[in-house]
Amino acid sequence: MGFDDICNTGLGLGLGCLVKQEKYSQSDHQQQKKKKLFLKDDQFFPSLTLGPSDDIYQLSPANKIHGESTDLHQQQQASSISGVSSFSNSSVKKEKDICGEEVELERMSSRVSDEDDEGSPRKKLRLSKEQAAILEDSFKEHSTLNPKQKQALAEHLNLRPRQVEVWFQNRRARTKLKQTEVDCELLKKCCETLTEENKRLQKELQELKSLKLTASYYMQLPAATLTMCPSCERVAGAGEGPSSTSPFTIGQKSHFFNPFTHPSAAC
DNA sequence: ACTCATATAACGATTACGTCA
DNA sequence: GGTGACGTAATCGTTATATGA
Repeated sequence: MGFDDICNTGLGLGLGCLVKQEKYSQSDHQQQKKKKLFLKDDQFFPSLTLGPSDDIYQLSPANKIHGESTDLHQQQQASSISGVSSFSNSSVKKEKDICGEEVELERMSSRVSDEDDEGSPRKKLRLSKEQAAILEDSFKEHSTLNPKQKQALAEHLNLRPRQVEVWFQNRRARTKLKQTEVDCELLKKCCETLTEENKRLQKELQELKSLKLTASYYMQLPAATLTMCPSCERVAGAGEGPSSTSPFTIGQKSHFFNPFTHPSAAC
């Protein structure tokens, strides 16, 4: 793995451009007109979305049935998911038993925190595997929900829209956290690679410096102190015996050709 | 055109609950 | 059975933006 391989990883804390292409019915238009102004960078909704009156906004394949404008009450009652999740408090069960009624639906759509039953402290719901899977599928499809989708999903899962909303919020937070961890790891690796590269270059610089020093030393020697091998015409300093090592000999790792270390074959 | 109050949605940080080892 | 760690649902406070007066 080369340096580029590591560093060319798109470290721009990639909140990619997730373009949403969802269609809204005419009845939604008013709501969306109001809503589109709150959308963030990673969202895009067509500005003109005059579609058929049926809801054809997209949900994940798993939830697609909710995109159809079927009787939502019917769905809620018939839903296989209904009642799967469990609160620790039985008062919620009571709520679900009568959830088919209009009034109850209305109430369930309201914020959980504001009007919890009996003003008791919050009861924590544990989502069932099925619910979680469907939410997960939906999240894969789009990480944010418009109100219509939220409502449909909530009805399908027999949850309150607020709960769906919270789940998506937390899910986005988890995704972001995970991404941050991944980015952090990549940056670490990148840092390590750069450190290694820096060490290598420092070492090479040292070698070059010492080579330069030695070269200038020999250039300053008087000509008389230099002898030349008659056979190979190699220059050697005075007193250099056959056993002595040439001061010009530098490490084999040098990238530069040193004529003094490459005597003729005769030597 | 500008300002201000209000409403709404999203988000980050935090809390609190349920589960598991 | 008690306990701490962990995952996550829920809450709170803040910010950004649109809208209407």
